Amino acid sequence: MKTGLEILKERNINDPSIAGIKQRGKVYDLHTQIDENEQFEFIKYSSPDGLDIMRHTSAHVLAQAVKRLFPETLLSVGPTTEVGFFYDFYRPEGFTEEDLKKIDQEMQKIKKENLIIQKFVMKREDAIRFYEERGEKFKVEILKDIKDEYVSFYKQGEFVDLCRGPHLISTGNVGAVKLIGLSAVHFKGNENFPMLTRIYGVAFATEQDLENYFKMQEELKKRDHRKLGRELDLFLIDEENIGAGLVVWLQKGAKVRRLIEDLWLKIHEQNGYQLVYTPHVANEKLWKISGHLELYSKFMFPSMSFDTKEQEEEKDDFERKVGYQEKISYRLKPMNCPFHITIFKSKTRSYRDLPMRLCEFGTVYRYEKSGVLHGLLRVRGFTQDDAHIFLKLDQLEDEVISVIDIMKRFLSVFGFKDFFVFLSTRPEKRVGTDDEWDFAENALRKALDKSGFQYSIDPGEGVFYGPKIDVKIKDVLGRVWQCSTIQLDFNLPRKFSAFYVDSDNTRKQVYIIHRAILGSFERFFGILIEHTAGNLPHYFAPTQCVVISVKDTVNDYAEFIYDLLSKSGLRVELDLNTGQRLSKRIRDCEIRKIPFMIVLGEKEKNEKVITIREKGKDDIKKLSIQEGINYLLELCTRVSGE
RNA sequence: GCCAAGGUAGCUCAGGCGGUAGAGCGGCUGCCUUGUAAGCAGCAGGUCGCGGGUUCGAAUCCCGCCCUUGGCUCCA
Repeated sequence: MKTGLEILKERNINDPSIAGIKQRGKVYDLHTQIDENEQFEFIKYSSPDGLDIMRHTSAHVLAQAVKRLFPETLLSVGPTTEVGFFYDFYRPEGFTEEDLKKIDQEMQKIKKENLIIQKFVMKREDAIRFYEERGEKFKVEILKDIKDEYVSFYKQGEFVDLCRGPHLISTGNVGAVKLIGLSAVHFKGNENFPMLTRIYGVAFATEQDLENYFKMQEELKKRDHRKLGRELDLFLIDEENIGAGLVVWLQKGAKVRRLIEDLWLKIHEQNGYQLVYTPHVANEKLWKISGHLELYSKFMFPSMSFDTKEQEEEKDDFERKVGYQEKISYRLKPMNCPFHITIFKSKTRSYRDLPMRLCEFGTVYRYEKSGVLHGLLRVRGFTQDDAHIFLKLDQLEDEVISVIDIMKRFLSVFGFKDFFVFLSTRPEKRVGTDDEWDFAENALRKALDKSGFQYSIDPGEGVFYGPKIDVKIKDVLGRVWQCSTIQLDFNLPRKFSAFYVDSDNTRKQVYIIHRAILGSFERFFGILIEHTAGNLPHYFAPTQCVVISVKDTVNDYAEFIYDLLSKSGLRVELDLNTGQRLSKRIRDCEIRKIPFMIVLGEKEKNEKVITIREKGKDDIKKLSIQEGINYLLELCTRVSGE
């Protein structure tokens, strides 16, 4: 058994780019002994594993800097993240941004000091004593959770930390590091433990990589749907007077939504779905039956009641005459299912009616904590592209295949082609019989196999009322978003006693699939805006082209062309604002992300042609009027993937 | 909810250790009749998030509240 350092010395290798060793798929640092007779490879500093080692050491450098500047601070833990690392500290007064700057500087200093890092082990009981003497109560807590007899420590200069590793051999090998933020966390994530301050940093192999990271952050900012939503007049959120998390769709945004809804409805009607509308509020009785009041009330807006005692005295004569017999409470709906079940139950249903597919643009309200609200992506009022399918269990597989097919077809229209599919199976606490779960899980699995999707199984991650399939989409920046979900429900049909009459003339319990393709229009719109950076597919652009008249003398021709385009079905605007330079008006269209600009002047008027400038492109097409219209129609009315 | 940073004109932001509130963009008006990403000039636009306190005087200092942004999954 030898350490990596010893092996390197033995072989006379002096390569500063080596960060560790990989053997049997496990990563070891150069301080740790391995069996040198078994196959192993050196890990380069720039590889993902090497980076992880470096980030781990960065966390120690952070802790060392904090200890130097604020010696009274107690240490907790400091793992790595996807782009860097963090360390949790106990310091009741917390840290400020100013402190962060100082800590950052101290970290750079520690890097320069090029401190040798050493590893040593200690008996667990000794380690506990070691930390008890120093008052490091969190370290003591951590040690108490460890079962091993011996624990390892890493030492760099005056700084010593209990740590599993792996670590670099010197602080000088730490790469490009920068602290990026603070956050409050509870020790062990448990609210009963005291509050710690988590300091975040990013760390990369080179300054260039670090720069690229910040450039990427800039790119994200540019695509931020909240910024684009304002600039392109798509939506607004007025936290003060309307309410946080409540979305107002402006004219342009509403146009896009209508286009999405229309296409959605067309596809769904082609596949046997029937549209319904249901109220935004319902008597609390409904939510009592469904069980939402019991299990979901922390997300529900508080109840609206009439006929409370105070109001009794305030009633005027008319109100007394009309009379409130009893206290009636209403709730804003957090889900649409109880309404759809009520529709199902409103008549006796035959097996011949199944599967019965009810769909709705169902606007629901959920009281999310203020801290989690985020633009369109996390809101308190949103419209689901919801549907409930009432069926017999033996129809499940075919139905799921159909839903997957609709999903694939519809999402590809927006350019989403990469899907990540997850099948979640029975959890510990659940309703429904084992036979039902067996059958349902199997049917979902078979449906997925037939759909040709690669999928992974999340054992035990199903909802208590049934197994589910979740689908995530990947956007152009590689970010993954959960949108579609298909959930089987064993619970609600029981709660509502929802039956159908089977061919043998007996009543049988119906089964329900909850499903959404987009999830919610708000959230999906936000994802779409960021995915396209505001350049929506031409089909969905609120304004597809602007006809620009170069000067007053050709306004008649511009109006003539505008009429033609408009009547041919394009969404077109007319710009006769000849008070402005042409280049300014082109620029305005570019900023508004208008797909096509039709620039008309004397030349076009005389030659009876139109010139088309495509957004973001310099080439200008000169076409006859009819050719031009055909060209625009071809690009603006076709739906990709349809 | 918790930690940090914020909230000043429609938007982006400056100012501020207490003494009449600023710029750019946008808007309006006028001039220029304009050829493919910002022509020129003038004007309008603000309870400085809300409430309270200190003060002769608060956008500025203090307290409380509301809202926003970034975090709060990563576990020696």
